[in-house]
Amino acid sequence: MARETAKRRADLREKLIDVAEEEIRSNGMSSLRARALAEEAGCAVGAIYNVFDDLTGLVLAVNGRTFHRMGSDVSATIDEMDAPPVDRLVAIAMGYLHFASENPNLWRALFEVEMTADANVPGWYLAELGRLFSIISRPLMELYPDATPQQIDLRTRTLFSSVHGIVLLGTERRISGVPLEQIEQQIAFLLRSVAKS
Amino acid sequence: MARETAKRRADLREKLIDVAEEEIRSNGMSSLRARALAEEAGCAVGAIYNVFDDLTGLVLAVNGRTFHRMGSDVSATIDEMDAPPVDRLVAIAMGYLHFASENPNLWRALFEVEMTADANVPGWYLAELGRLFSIISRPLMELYPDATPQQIDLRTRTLFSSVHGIVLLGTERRISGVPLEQIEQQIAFLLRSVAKS
DNA sequence: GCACTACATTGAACGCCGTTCAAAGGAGTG
DNA sequence: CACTCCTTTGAACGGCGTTCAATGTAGTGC
Repeated sequence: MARETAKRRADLREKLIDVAEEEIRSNGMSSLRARALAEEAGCAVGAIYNVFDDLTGLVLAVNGRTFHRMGSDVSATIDEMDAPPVDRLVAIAMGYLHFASENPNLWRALFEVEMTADANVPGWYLAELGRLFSIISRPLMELYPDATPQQIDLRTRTLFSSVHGIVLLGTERRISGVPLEQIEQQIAFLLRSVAKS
Repeated sequence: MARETAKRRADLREKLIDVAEEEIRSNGMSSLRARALAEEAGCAVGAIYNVFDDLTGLVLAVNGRTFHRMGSDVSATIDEMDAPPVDRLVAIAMGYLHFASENPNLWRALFEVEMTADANVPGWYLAELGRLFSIISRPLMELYPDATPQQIDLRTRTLFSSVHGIVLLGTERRISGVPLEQIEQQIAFLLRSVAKS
């Protein structure tokens, strides 16, 4: 494949990710349409499939951006924060909550594509997840200095999943969820309870 | 509408729910097909729409059964259980976990149809949720005898959402989830931490 | 600069979907 | 038995993701 072609493809790829990202942001992953994307990106429907395996591949590319941005946002909330580990843990969770509430559709798309433990998960996904988990692990290691890395990882997953559950049901306004106004307070309560033990 | 017709419709309704339930149980909600359902139930495609508004309505009917069965199962785990409130709380969560792992597709379908706080949620759904929440609330009231009903409800939602998050990411085998073998232990850890505070 | 080739791009066409509605069928009535 | 009215039917509709024969074009050798 000649250089010219490669550049055209790379440009189209970026353009498609831009368009898909904007569509997901405004209307959610389920309203992505191949024909609409092609028109908006100024290419043929078939061109999408020259650059991505299928629409799921495109969503994955959008998710890559989202996940990275989320990591940066969450990171920023505790950057140079000189506070006890529990407070930093709470701050991280608040960062996660705020990202989810400010980017609801993009955030939900992160979990709407199957990404199981055995399936071939893209490398960048594992890397981003590692980044996020290491942010959570650091305060945990200070809280439990005698814990093994395995124990820290396990606790990281437990706390992440718990907070994720509260954020998920709460921000989706599920009738089983915590009301929006009280999510922060309840997450803080949960994390501080765990930290005390 | 004559009696004969009413009975035929009621029978078809039940038959369709049976067939849909079986399909969701084996292959998940997303593989429901109107034509396949009709063939299996021995009716025309259009007949489905004489009895349900659309396929979502049919899924809702299946969810009604699932939700009720889940409530009974969870209830059963603490029936006549004479144990401290914390232990009962843990038992309830284990009941929830086990129901989810034994009925993964039916359980997931409960959360795959939009059911937001403002939208018209069916009465039976609210009733079933109330039943589930009251099971959780009882031990909580013993743990916090001075808490107001509002505070109990809030805590119920927080704990439910947390456990739900762990169960969701864990049983879906999400790479961010808690490994299956350690979910029980981690849920117990979380609930006992909260109860101590 | 031109002819040729090999690959990239295109969009009509395919197969499948949920849903509809004109037509066929059958139950209730006089 | 005839007539009406409601129920049931399944072909047809519009829309979807994806494909692939046909078209266009970049790169190459002379």
